[in-house]
Amino acid sequence: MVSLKMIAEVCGVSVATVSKALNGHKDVKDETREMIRRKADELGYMANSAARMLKTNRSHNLGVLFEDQGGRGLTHEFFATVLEGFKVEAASRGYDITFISKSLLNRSSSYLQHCKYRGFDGVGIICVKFRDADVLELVESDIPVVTVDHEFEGHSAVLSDNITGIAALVKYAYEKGHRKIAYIHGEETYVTEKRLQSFRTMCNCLELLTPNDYIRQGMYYEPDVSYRETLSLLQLEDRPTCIIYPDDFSMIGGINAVRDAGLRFPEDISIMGYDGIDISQVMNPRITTYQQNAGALGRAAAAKLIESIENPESSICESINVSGRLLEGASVVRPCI
Amino acid sequence: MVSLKMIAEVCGVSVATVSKALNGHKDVKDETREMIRRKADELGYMANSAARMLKTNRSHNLGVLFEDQGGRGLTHEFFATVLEGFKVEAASRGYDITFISKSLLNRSSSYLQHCKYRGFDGVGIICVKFRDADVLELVESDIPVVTVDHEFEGHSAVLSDNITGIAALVKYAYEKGHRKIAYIHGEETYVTEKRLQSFRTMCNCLELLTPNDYIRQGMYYEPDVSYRETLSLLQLEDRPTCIIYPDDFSMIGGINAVRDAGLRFPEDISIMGYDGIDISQVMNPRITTYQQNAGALGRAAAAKLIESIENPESSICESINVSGRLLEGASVVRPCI
DNA sequence: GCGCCTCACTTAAACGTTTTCGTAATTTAG
DNA sequence: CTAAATTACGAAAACGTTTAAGTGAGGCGC
Repeated sequence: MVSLKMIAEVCGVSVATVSKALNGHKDVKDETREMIRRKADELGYMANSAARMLKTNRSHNLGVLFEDQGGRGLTHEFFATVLEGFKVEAASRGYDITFISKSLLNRSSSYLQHCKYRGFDGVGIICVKFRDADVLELVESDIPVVTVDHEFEGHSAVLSDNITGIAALVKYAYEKGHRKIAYIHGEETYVTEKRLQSFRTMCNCLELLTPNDYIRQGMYYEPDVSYRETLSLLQLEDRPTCIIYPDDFSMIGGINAVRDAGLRFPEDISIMGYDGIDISQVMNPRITTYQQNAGALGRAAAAKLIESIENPESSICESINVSGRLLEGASVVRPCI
Repeated sequence: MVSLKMIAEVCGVSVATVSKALNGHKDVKDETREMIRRKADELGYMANSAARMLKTNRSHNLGVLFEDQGGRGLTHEFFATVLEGFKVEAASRGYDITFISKSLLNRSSSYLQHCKYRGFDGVGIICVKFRDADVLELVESDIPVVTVDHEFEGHSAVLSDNITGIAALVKYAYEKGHRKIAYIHGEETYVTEKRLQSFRTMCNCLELLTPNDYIRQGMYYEPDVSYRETLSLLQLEDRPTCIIYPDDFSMIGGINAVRDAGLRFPEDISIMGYDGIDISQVMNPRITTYQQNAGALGRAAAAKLIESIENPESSICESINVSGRLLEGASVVRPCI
């Protein structure tokens, strides 16, 4: 391993001068700097991040909290896309990213311990159980943190426009003539709360009746649950003409349920998803859904995090909204009655 | 930041003793060790990986080469699943994982430079252009490397059973009565080569005619290309009765082409995918495909890599085969003629 | 000629560990 | 009872950086 010391010996200068030359400090003569840089290249020198980190207390490495939710983890297209955006933006700004886990050197540890050990400059919280005590401990520490699709008091967040999204879907169905719209929502989370609130508001606003039966607890990315809830909805005396699902993937279960119930889709019942993942746009008929700008969410999160790391005092704490757009497919048709 | 030094002062012992106590060395009296550990916990001590790394030349951190292929990156379900397996296995063995990129501290660098800078103990090469000069440079360095679905001379690899996979698909179609089977394959890669070779071998073996027209160059994960090639295949005078696609996702384009050509699927033409990703099993009709065990590939890669790191001399260089299985759907039916 | 800058470089300490070697005290062997 | 071995600890160097402080040489104004 070639170090500053070796370069110094070869060049006949001190280690300090080599360090300054390579870091572009001003108090090194131009020709000396060039000579040192040339030699460093020749020797194949590469700095040692550990030594630098030890000295400067900066790692240029971001931790990412991304935990396997219900066995899906990285396979979840929406979150994977967010992470991809985060990764790309971080790389373009000179930061690496490392996953944070609860295991450290074969023993279990808290997220915070993991972060302290690795010396992350900041943490992006993308996909995790936000109520987990270990997450709270991390958030309450003095490590810069940015969350995606969740707000913590005193920390910046990047949020998808859940309110606008659901409102757009309801409005779209309404304009297509639907007056009986059901909503199968996901588990109780920050996101679900916003969407549900928006659903109710929009229904009130449009003077739609929303019997309790029309609002069902489903699960994100679980087609089977959507299947069951859909069958149940279809058996109601006054059944809905349109159903909104937690997301595009779990929606598939709904479509299967409709067909298994002997109904035609979309002629007999209209359907809408959420997310706008690839599958929704290659299905036949194409699905009407609200596409979240997942990549932008990730990029914005990384950008905000890095900004707050590099300008600790001037950087303001804020919630950034990233808007998506309605993708119009052919899954919603004018109801018969 | 609480360091060994502080603990030493509080406990009235030397730094060396504290280090040894916390690392479980034998030359520390039991009661001293307990006392030191207790104090360390009380003070909220957490080791500093940078210092440890500097001293020991071990990071307990693995680099992962996972580059955005054609704009998909992490969104590619197969690779995402491999990565998830890699991540889980690494974590369970006490290793973190960090993405390797070509940008380092805002300047561009080679993969190898990145690895040297971060001091990775080893590298998993999962999704990348294997012919890239920077990849070769990394592989030829003295950093332990394990590849997924590609073999490099002198390095361990974890391989999906591409030969068995394609053979199983061809055989399945044959047994269903198909004698004219076309194969739209992906770009020229190690994997494609194996599959093509297996396709030809199997066809010969079964005495199937495979005119050049039946073997088409397509692209992985590109439904549009599959669409075009499928239309072209359907216009042949003696058209195939069954088509195998590069993967389940690009296959969707094929299905659309069949329908747009006025044919019925699967009645008029049978179709098979590859990978066994989620979408293939929720579609109607379900797709007959060969499911790769992506999670196992990732886990095996991490396990092998860590083994070769921890036992540099006893660990043997090998190619590990991970087998998948045929998923029988309803996309292949007995041909009319 | 004197004081004062500036320039270009060096010295040396420090970051938090690990580990080798040394040593004093205690135990064991003969 | 002496010598050797063992036990439990400490001193110090080292890993590769960064950076504050110091130094000597040369140039400048007056």
